[in-house]
Amino acid sequence: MRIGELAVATDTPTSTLRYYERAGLLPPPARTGTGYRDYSREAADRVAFIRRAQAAGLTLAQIGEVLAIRDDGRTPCAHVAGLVDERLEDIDRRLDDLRRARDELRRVRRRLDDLEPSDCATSDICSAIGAAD
Amino acid sequence: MRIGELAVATDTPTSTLRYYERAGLLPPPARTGTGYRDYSREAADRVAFIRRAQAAGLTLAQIGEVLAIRDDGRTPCAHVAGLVDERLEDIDRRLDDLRRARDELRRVRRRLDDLEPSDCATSDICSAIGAAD
DNA sequence: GTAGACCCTTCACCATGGTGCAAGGTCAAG
DNA sequence: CTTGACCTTGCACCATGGTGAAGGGTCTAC
Repeated sequence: MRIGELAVATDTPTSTLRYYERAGLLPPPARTGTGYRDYSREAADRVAFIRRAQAAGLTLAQIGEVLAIRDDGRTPCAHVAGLVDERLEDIDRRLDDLRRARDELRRVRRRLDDLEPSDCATSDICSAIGAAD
Repeated sequence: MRIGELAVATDTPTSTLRYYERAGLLPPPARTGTGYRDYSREAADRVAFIRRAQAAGLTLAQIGEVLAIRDDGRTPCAHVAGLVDERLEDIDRRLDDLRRARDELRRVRRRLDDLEPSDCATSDICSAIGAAD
């Protein structure tokens, strides 16, 4: 299977497949006599796994760890559980950050609605934002 | 006011202040005879504004727009309202994305808990993630 | 034999908000 | 006069997940 076929089979650009190889997610495939990449059938499963794991919210680095454990003949369950927990904590932190930013922006928005243009003109730069709260 | 003093006054590294200038957020200040930046008192207010706006969730590019309008002698209220609305939509989108990723990861996590190590050993790469749902 | 599709490598670039370093100039105190 | 803190510029670099172009080789069909 050449890279273009794998690209079609996995709906992934060839540039991305080469990038995954560079990043250590895909093992260097066999080569034809003239240097073309010649992928095995499992390669497609592997790419599909990468994309599913990505969709689940894991980073490529984390996915690489899982694959490395698998390639090592071990079962990555425990490691995956750790990664997932890590990622869940990370997501919770980011959710908190975003919610805080959203609340602050809503406050700003409300102040904007309450302001008269004349207030705006006299304020320092933007009193809705500049207000210390 | 030299850059080091402004840095202390605004709790912002000098490297960041120079970066803001490069990015067009801070106007190029006056210079002393020997080429040192010589900031006016308003510079500190401006930096403080930038940091508050950043804390509120605006990007530097957006903050730059607001400042440009102000510098133009106009009142940025309406523009700020637009930016804030834009940013609020963006945040809502990201919150949705993160919540979806979190839900998916929680499903994965539950599957991991339910799996026997033997299931794990037979699965393709990681059946908790690999499962099409 | 030639056109067009495919493949190769290497290198550079995108956004974001900065940080760090090198090589030099300046200023104040001792 | 020298030391050390401060300042200048320009350039390179960090993570993240790729994308695109340049300059070439290969394969297939006509």
